Amino acid sequence: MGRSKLKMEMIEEEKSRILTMKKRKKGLIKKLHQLTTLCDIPACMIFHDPTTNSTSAWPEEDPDQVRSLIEAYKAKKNDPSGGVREYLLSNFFDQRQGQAEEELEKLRKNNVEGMFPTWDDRLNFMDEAQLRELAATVRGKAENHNQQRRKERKH
Amino acid sequence: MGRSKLKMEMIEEEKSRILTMKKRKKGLIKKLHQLTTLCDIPACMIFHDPTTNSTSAWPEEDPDQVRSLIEAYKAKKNDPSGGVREYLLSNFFDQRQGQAEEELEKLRKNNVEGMFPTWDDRLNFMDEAQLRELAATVRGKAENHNQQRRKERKH
DNA sequence: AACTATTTATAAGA
DNA sequence: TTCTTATAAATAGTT
Repeated sequence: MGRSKLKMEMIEEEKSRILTMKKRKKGLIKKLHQLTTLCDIPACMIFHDPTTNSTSAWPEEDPDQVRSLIEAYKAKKNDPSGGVREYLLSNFFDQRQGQAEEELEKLRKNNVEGMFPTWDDRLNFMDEAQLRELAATVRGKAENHNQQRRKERKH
Repeated sequence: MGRSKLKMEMIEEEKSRILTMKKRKKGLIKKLHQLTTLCDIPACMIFHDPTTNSTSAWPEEDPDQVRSLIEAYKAKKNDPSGGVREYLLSNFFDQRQGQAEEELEKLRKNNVEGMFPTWDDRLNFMDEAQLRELAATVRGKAENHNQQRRKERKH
């Protein structure tokens, strides 16, 4: 709609892409509110804004509703095909007897100022090039680790 | 919109309420898809349908994205953002290797409390097997990402 | 941040 | 229920 019809593909020009994002985000939130009001059903929406690197949910004024919808969705979901892969990331740090995960959880809670990002958020929203770079970095570290072990055994 | 204007309150007549729900639900999903496509941002929507007593999420064809958004949203609640975090988020993976190391070193030294984890710390705590698995996971995500882009271009 | 020409969504009717 | 259509609403490009 508007002065001309848009092709349904990513808007290349950054300025108009961000402007469109702001306009449509606003429209979507309005329509979500109308749906919940007119039809009396619980609904929420989550999205990640790359311009601010933040993930927010609607209705903002009712995070409890967001939480219960998330729980209802997770509870009912059973996805046997993708199950293992799906939980790989969230359980990754549990593999070390849960120590790292616990540590991280503790740090998150103690970190009142919230100065550091979380691991999951990074992995979830990096683009392909960034992911490949990270994978390479991690592989490099694995190799290093291995070499050091070999050296240690000689001593 | 439509033949007449509706009051913004619950539609009393059950038949039209449910009909309206179906129409608007469809419209909302379409608009959500447009937002994610046009603006290249991850977004999802969850809602509970009282007529079927079921809770569903969109995009239905990509439960992984729904999960990502849920986790990012939850992580954010535990970890409200501050200025330094924003800086790290936007710059961390863009740094060249040496620069990144320097940045981290600086941050470590400036971190008086010495209680904040860094990405490198996290990597250092893992053993080789874990590192390799992480690298594989990340590569998988990169491939997924790539495939999704290809699919999106077809629409 | 407003405007407005158009496109798009949809309420009621068939 | 599905299709149609008059009308309300959203919004793309512009100022």
